[in-house]
Amino acid sequence: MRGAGYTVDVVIVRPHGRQLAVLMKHVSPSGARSRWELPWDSPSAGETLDESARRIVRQVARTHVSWTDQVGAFADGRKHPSAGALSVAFVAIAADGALAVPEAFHSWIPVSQTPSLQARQRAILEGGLSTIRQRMDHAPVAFRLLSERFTLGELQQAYELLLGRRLHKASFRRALQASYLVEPTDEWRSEGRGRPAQLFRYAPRRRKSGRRPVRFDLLV
Amino acid sequence: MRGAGYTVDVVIVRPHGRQLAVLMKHVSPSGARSRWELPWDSPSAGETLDESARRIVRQVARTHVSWTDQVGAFADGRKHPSAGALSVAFVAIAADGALAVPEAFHSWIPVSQTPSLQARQRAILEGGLSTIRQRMDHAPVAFRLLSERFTLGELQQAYELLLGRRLHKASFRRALQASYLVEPTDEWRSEGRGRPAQLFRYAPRRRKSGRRPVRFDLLV
DNA sequence: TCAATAGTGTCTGTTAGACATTATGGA
DNA sequence: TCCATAATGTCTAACAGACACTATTGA
Repeated sequence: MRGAGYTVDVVIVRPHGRQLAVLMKHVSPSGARSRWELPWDSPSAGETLDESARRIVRQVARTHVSWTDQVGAFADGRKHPSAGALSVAFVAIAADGALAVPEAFHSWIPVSQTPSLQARQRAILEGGLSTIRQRMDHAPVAFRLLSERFTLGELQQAYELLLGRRLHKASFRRALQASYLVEPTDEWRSEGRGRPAQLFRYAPRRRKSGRRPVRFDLLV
Repeated sequence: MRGAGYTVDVVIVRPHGRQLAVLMKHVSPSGARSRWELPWDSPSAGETLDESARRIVRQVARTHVSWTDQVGAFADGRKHPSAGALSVAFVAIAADGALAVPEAFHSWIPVSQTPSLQARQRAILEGGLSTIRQRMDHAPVAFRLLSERFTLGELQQAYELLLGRRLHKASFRRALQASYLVEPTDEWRSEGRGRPAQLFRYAPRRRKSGRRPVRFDLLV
């Protein structure tokens, strides 16, 4: 590794049925057995960290980045594909609308089936998924998994995907209604049997001023 | 700057009456006008990031660190006291019990009166305070501002300090009761007039299994 | 006695979750 | 017609915030 002396690693996720999938690269070093890596690179001169992360996503996923956030810096001595001691990790969501055909040797792998990674990248992957769950209360992360128009069922599925648990339909819609985040369109979509669903659009109209109560959710 | 090629910067806070105070260093470079900095250093060889942060706190605040957490990596081209392009920021809480007499040229400065900083360190300071507020729901941050034994009034003040807003006494105690985080001792403390307050100890006994409902607190 | 602070009991409005019901299309 | 899914109304338990009250000390 040359240049800046550290790497930028990116956990790129996208929906994959009822699961999340992560973009991983299959590398076959000559004379060694093949292994998998998360996309990473050294930052170019003059680039900010965020710009590096977006560049890596564009190069590797061939799709535009709809959201990124920094996970943090990792330098705890654990192994990394680079020789460097420090990696700055990002998480990114690849838009669903775009046809994300990845670069050669790259595949979308469901999170439950990720192969073994070198220790530092394993920690980065866990950290990235955890960062998504932490941020989604305060940033429109779930909407970034969807196309511009979506049904409320799809939105709920996106939230369930990212949170990793089922939600109650009526409660979900009530809270969404109160938040003034979406706006109905006059389009409807029929999928197979059942009543067609109305399409909505992300259109935040009001600030939620409600103060969160103090919580003592310490995991001890 | 030599060695690792980046710095570790630490936002060290401690209670200061009804406010938070941050530890800052007054530097007077020869031939230039004096200015203030947050404590920072290059990491030593073989140190993890967390170890670097703890070492910096020990050296500069002469007290033990009761809690630290990473804020993130900053490399957006903004100015920093070092020549380096990258800083990894941490936030740390200095224990209240210890008599934290800082190193020469260092002072505890209330957050509302912080002097101007170079742009990257200003961002690091804001980020550190924001990180505290984000983490305190899930980590016993507020307890780290207090001595081992404390009154419920002191605990509530610690929460109000970190959150930056007043809390409702009865609600605070009810939620605390339900969380099984503290344990009464048989000691009482009388301060001036009024009924003496019972002393408590941080002693988490049960996991809060309550799932947080989905929130749509998007700041838009 | 009064002033000041600690600690608690009760009421009320809000809301998450459970459940049931209606609505609307395809097979 | 039956079935599957969308969308919504109602009930209930939990809980946050408001308020008032009791308890216990020093002046």
